[in-house]
Amino acid sequence: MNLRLKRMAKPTRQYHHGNLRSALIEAAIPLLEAQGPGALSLREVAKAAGVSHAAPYRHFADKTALLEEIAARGYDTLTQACHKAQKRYVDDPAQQLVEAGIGYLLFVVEQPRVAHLMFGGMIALDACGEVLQQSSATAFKSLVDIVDGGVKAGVFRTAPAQELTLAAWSMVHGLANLIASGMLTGIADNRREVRRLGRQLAETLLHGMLANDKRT
Amino acid sequence: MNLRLKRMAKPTRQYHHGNLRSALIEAAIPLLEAQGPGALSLREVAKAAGVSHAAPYRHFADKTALLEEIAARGYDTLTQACHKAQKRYVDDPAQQLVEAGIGYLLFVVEQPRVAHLMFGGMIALDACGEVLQQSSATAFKSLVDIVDGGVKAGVFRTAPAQELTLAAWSMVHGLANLIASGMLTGIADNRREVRRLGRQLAETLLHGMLANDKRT
DNA sequence: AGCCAATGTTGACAATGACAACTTAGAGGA
DNA sequence: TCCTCTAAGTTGTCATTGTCAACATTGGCT
Repeated sequence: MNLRLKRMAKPTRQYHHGNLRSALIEAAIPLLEAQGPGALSLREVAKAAGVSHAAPYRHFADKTALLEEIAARGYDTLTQACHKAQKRYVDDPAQQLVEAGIGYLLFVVEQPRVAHLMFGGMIALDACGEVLQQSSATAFKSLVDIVDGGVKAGVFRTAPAQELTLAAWSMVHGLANLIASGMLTGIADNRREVRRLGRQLAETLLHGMLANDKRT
Repeated sequence: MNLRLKRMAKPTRQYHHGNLRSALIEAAIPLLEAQGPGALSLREVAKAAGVSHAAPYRHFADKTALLEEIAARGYDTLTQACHKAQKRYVDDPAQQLVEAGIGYLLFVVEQPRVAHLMFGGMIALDACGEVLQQSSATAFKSLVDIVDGGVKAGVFRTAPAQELTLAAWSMVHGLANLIASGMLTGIADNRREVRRLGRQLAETLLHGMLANDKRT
């Protein structure tokens, strides 16, 4: 009884947190976005979550493990963006591609530091855990699916298997990185501008750079 | 005379190193490529250069300052790749673009960790020093020049000022990042494969993704 | 010859990642 | 109902690291 009272009175002060794992991740993201991945300290995350400095080690083997988890969640978001685009524009692969790309970009604008975590190599590529590898592979695959659909529907030109996918992925990934790195400050600051940019580049990607009279 | 003898006898043991600044940078790059940017310690770099742990502070205000310098040199390399391509294929903007892009990619394959430093946001975007900002802007500008040349020559289609440049930059930058992140392991492992990939994507960039009968 | 400013060195401190030893509490069996 | 076992948190500690301050060295300039 006494226990229950205590629990109701100050639920945040329980010895056992409940689901510290998620709490740590959610505490970490704002800090990450505020100070950048290099400056993020595990102890600070612990403090933000209201636990002692060593508590995280009960849930993450490593500082890297926490970061990997955050990155993996980022990839999951991208995967979902692809799926959403596919469902929304059935039978219009070009539009699917544009929408998925824009989803990709919007995510990066809102969580640039998380994006850096995903793409920036802070996490050793070779040594990255299975979770991350799985998530990133899945994200890639959902983009491949869209492009594949377009090729099979005859909307995209026929080309060596991955060629088109890689081109599409490279472009959206590149633009995302440029935005996340702040190289496009002034051009892509808010969601509206990013949408416009995304559509613009998609146009170029679909129709090419060459002048009409120079096309083969 | 005595001095000269001493200098010849043990040149590495001089109290004054001579040009420690460069030596530190050159010592840092292999370490960086070996262990990744996160694991790089300034003390380790100092030891590799044969000086004490605080010596670097006579040449770099900060650990970040050293990293920025390395990144800046990377951008300079990219700039040179652009210029080289322009000189080599005068009057063929498309080929200039392809060559510059391949140069970009080759650099990234050989120094992926340096590339991460340049693109990955380890260095705070807003707080990055002038040197870095200057170098990256210059690199961008040399790419813009190539595309501009193509537009003016009527080879590329006319489009809002930066649109084409941004598309080209995004694609090459994206592919470079994918390679550097190790996401294309097995597809782009050596220079030859990277060249092939670069040419392939350039093809798609120039001609577009759409099937012939779908073009406007 | 002698001074001085640039360049290196040693020593110290706080922050951090990581581990070990100890504590708590809540779930499930006797 | 009570007991115990273990997952989850805590405190303490250590090595590493970035950074600064105080001291040492030396080569060039007067």
